[in-house]
Order: sequence, then C-alpha cells, then structure tokens
Amino acid sequence: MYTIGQVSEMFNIPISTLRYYDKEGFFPNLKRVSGIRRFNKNDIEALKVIECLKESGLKLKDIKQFIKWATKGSSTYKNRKELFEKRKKVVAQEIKNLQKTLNILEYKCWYYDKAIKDGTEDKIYKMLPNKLPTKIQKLYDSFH
Amino acid sequence: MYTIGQVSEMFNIPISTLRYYDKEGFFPNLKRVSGIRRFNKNDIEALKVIECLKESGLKLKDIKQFIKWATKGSSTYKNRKELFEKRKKVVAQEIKNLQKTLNILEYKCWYYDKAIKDGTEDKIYKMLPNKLPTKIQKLYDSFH
DNA sequence: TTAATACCTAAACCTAACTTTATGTCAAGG
DNA sequence: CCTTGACATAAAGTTAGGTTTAGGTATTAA
Repeated sequence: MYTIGQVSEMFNIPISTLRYYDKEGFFPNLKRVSGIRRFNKNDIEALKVIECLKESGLKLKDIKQFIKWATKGSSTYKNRKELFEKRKKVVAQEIKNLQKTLNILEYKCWYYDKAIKDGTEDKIYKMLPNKLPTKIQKLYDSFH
Repeated sequence: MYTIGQVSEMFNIPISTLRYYDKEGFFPNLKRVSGIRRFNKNDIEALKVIECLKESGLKLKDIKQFIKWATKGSSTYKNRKELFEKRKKVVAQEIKNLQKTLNILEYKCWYYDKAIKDGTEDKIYKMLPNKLPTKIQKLYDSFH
C-alpha cells in the first residue's frame, strides 16, 4: 500500500528511523516487492501503536514486549496491564522529582533576582536559613 | 585534606566519577601531593555545588559554564539567573508532558483492567470514543 | 543516454555521563 | 622480599535511540 517514503511523510518520521524500527523487528509481517518495503494497513497500525506507546514513555524494548503480548491475544491482558502499572509508578515518581527540581530552580531564580537588585549575595546569606520571605522559605525547605 | 577515596565515601560518589569531574575541569585548583589528589575545603564546596546543580537537572556543560560565571563574581548574576530561568521553563514543560503521559497510562490501565474483567477488548471499542465513564472520558480527551 | 529520484544495505558515527580495563607507581605490613 | 591496597593514567567500552555515510540498484523523465 505505501512505500517507506510515503509513511515517513504521513507520520513525519525520518526514513532512517522507520528502517531502524524494521530492523528491530517492529513490523513482523512487513512485505517486500523486489526488495522494496510495502507498508500495509497492519504495518501502519503497528506504527501507530509504537507512537502511542512511545508517548507514554515506554522504551523500545518494552514496546517490543508489548507487541509480542498483543499478538498473543486476550491471555496477556494481565501482562499488558502490569506493564502500564509499572510505568505509571515510574512516571508519577518522575513528576515528583521534577517538581522538586522546579522548586530548586524557583529558589535559584529568586536568589539571583535578589542578588541583582542588591548587587551582592551577602544579604541573602544573612537571611539564611530562617529569615527568608514565607513563600521562598517554603521552596527552600522543600529541598533541604 | 582528603584523598579521592575519602571524598568518594563522604559523598557516595564513585572514584571514577570524581576523576572524571577532575578531568573535565570541575576542580580548577585541585592540589596534588606527589601526583595524588588532595581535596581541600574549596574542592569540597565545588563538589557540593555540582551536586546541587545536578539536582536541578542541569547538564555538566551548563554547570561548567555556571562555575566559570560564579568565579567571575557579581557581574555575572544576570547570566546565572538566565541559566536558571531557561532551565525552569524546560522543566515546567517536561512536567506538563509527563502529566499527559500519566493520563495516557491511567487510561491504559483502566482499559486493560476492563478488558480483564470483560475477557475481551471488544466491549471497549463499542464505547469509543463517546460512551466512556466520565472520568475516563476526561483522560481520553486529554491526549486525543 | 544520462541524470535525477527513490529505494536498498552494512557499518560507522552520535550524545552524555560515566565505567571499565590495562598498566603502572608507591608505601606499609607481615 | 613480597604482596596488598590505594592511588595514578590513557583509552576503550557502555547505553539508547537513532543518524550518517558509502556504496549499490531500479525506475523514470528529459
């Protein structure tokens, strides 16, 4: 149905990436006509699944596993759910970590903003760690 | 004051990593006694700064730049603030992306939970995209 | 007929932040 | 005297997820 160039355009994915996915076995039934790849509906579906799972932050390795399970049918619903549950926990933790990072960064921005206004960092050191503005104190506490 | 092995223990950082940081120039004034590294207070401080900036998600390259600015004194407050402002924006965006990812994952978990209960995915397909439970509908909409 | 275009492969290259390996020095302890 | 342990170096290896390169085939348009 489609050549690799057409698929590349449709999905806005580099041709080299599609070939790479193919080499990695993500299109198990991809046909060839005199050596040239022909992507049919199934292959396109597979690609959509890859894109979707990538969006949920899965590694290619996990996606490969998922595809294996998916082709095995309803007996693997549980495995697939567990895969997503695990990933969900990791992502939730990542968000927490980034939230902490963001607190650090907000503190740093406040810090240098004040240093610019004061012309020095010395005044801030005299405020630490107990005389900061309430809002900043909260940030500061959140990572100390 | 300290050997590399002691610093490694104190900070729980592999020796190889400390040597790597040194090679990369993160301890500009690190002393040697007959070839052997001696970490003094300043070097320890530098390491603390590295650790802290790493926690805020900066790349080593940016940390290097930051240290250069820091040694230049108060004339570089603005540069340093901009560095953190930039990083803040990136992290805020990352959190948003991960939040979307989490929505996808929560939907997937619901999906397979239901598939397990029903014994099939077919029922879900008949609900799509308009007859999902309200809560799930919200998740679904958030990434479609 | 020749040139452009689209496809093919294998293999090398890329990035970041380390880690591992191979080899060597040096001091202390048994 | 010899071995163990802590230190040193340079250079190669690791990881993921591709990208780039070099070289080749096949069709089509001028």
